[in-house]
Amino acid sequence: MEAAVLIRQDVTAIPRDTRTSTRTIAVERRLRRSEALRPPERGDLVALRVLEGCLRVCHPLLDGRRQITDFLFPQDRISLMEVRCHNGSIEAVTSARVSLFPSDGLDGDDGMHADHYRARLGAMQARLFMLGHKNAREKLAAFLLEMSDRIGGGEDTFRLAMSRYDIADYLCLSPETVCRNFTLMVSDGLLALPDSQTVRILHRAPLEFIGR
Amino acid sequence: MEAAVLIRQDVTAIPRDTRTSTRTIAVERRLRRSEALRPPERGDLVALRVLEGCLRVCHPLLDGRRQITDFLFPQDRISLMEVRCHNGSIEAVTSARVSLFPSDGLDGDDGMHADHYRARLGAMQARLFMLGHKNAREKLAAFLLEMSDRIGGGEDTFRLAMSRYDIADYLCLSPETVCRNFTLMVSDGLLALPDSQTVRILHRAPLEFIGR
DNA sequence: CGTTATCTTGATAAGTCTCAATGCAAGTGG
DNA sequence: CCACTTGCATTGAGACTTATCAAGATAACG
Repeated sequence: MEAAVLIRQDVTAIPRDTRTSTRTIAVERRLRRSEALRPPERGDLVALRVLEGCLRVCHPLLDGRRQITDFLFPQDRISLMEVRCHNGSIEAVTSARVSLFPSDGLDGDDGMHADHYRARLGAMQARLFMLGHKNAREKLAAFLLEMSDRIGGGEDTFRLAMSRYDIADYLCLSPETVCRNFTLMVSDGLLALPDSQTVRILHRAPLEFIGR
Repeated sequence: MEAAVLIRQDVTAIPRDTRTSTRTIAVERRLRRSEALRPPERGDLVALRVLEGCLRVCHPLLDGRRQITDFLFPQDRISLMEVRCHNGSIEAVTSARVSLFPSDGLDGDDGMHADHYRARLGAMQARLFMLGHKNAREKLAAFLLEMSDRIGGGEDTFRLAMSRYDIADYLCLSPETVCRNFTLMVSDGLLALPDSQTVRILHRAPLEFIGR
């Protein structure tokens, strides 16, 4: 039992300095049905799987900035309850197709099981280590290696769906710092950037050394 | 079915510049029985509850530093599997008494349920926001408020069990920065430090404003 | 009472953010 | 079709925060 949904990019123009999204998930209003803190009822949409495209999980901060806690690519699953519990939203980075899974009515059900939670905890733990002790160069190296795996299936050349601003909010850096470190890596010969969205990893080993 | 264990401080002197623990949990070797990645077998110790004292959850980093992901106080529970999965260890900050819970043999069982995982994810999410976007002063304010709740039950005066080094590794700062910000808060009249371990919050409202 | 670890403070260096300006590409309306 | 707008990417200059290195102060302990 699942519903396939097409999510299109929304061109709602939101002032840039708020650092909020310029493209809002069109289906977001539908998902809000399950945002309340009440236990989900039978039929509430409680989980999402990406079929196509790229999404981001955003959390607004008190100072008006935002944090992106994850990007979602095809085959990735996420619990909408988990996102909603932390005041988050799911937004479309590109147009995307997703499957939405309704609750089977069990209390607290979001279609996720202990293994999935353990995996999520592991991913967050890794992000904790990264945010705590990596500098900008190391964060970017780790990010590119992660994207190489998740977008390109480990290929050296892949296309980043997200903007420098998205990357900055994911790595907790300013977009300028992200940009400067892209430039540095290119001039160090680690990367090539045929265009600003396309990344080619030229020397994976040193990149792994930096990003580990 | 549970085993109560007394954990004493171990005085293994480890050179300070490694930033590793100076007090190692004596029972640690016993806990390693359940560290393997195999599913726990009936009788393996898979969860811990603190009865008395203070523990820390430590994770060594590749550069030799460590990250403390949590402090544990009486009534806190933790999954040993979760700790072990991330190469972590549990160490005694003070002498402590804990209960250890054996697995009932269910696959992947650590005595924790979905609600508990959700709570853990929430706590980590909060830490993520903190590490990403708070400066040293804000981190320390948030830390003190957290400790006031967890140690002192919300009282304004409480005693920190952990050293400045522990606090630094928890907040991902240098101990010097932690120290300086203690001093600053005292000279700003927010805090009093009768001795370096005892904290008295003099003005909670501004502290909450900073730490939020 | 010396030894040791911890806490504190200072000086300096390094890294990152902020503010500002420019370039570029895509879309819009006349 | 072309000026115009808009958002994103890039680069520079300066300020600010934090880490690092160093040294002194304090407290705990044998």
